[in-house]
Amino acid sequence: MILLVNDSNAVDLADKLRDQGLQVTAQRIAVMEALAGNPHVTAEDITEIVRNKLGSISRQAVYDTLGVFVEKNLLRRIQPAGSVARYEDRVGDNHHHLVCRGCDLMYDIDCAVGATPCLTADDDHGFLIDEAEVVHWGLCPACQT
Amino acid sequence: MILLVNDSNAVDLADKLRDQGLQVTAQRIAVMEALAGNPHVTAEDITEIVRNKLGSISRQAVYDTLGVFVEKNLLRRIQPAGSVARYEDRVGDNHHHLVCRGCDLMYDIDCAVGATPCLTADDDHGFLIDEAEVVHWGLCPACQT
DNA sequence: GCCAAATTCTTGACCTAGTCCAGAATCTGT
DNA sequence: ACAGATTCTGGACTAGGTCAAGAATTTGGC
Repeated sequence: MILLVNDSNAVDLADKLRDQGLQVTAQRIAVMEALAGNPHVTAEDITEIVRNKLGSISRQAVYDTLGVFVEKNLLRRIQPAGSVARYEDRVGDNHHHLVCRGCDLMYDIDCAVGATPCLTADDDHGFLIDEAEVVHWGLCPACQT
Repeated sequence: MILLVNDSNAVDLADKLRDQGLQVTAQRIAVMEALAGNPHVTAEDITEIVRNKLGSISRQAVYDTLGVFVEKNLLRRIQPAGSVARYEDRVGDNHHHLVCRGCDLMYDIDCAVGATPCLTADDDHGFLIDEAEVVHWGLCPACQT
């Protein structure tokens, strides 16, 4: 497949991939673009967005791509209990999530307490802890009725 | 099925169920007992434990029972990203979990910060927040090699 | 520019945890 | 003990995701 890099955005993304030692493909660029500005999308959402842009992409390519990106820390995978996996391109900052128990509506939130809250567990059982994930559960305005 | 209530433990559990307006069945008692002393078991674990005790139980009965118990707050359902759902009978206290990225080994931990940490989101988007779930991610000693 | 090696993409089968349904069995209050 | 409510069983089904093998694409060295 011939990769048309005709906008500066795609060029940036291509560099981002190369920086991580990843091959640059149209599918990967498209997946990255699908994530930009779409917080908390599912693998299926992404597949659909990419298909609209590229014409087609296999399910496996989507999962592979997402997997590689998460591994390289270009994306973050989140999966609140009872929900399917979702992906976001806001990485590197320690933000948390607010999830509606009724409809899975999700917002980013910055923690009210200082930096890296609760990261230090009382007893770490010898673990090498690298992240403290915080999920705030509740009901969104629409689901409170 | 005739319900043999021949130990004080089962009597306690039966009362617990009745207190919640639930019917007392051998299956429910057995599920409750399977949970006691077994933190973070899966539905499949429970099915197996109950089958060893009762001879048989349907998958549906296990899921129904767990669902009812969670609803009545006799159990808590937890499901760290990428793991199957797990159940624990330690409810009512605000404890968190420490999960190994390698093998899903899981420990309870009490938060180092004061009570109900991070419960107050900076911007609650109009949500009615009822819980702040904290998961500490890392690698257990065995998986650090 | 071109080629071989490495990587990535496609297709299609498969798996697991969990849900849905309808009928049979069991429990509860009277 | 009986009727009504609840619960259990068995079996089909679903969604989200993974596996495997071969075809296609990308990349680095010439």
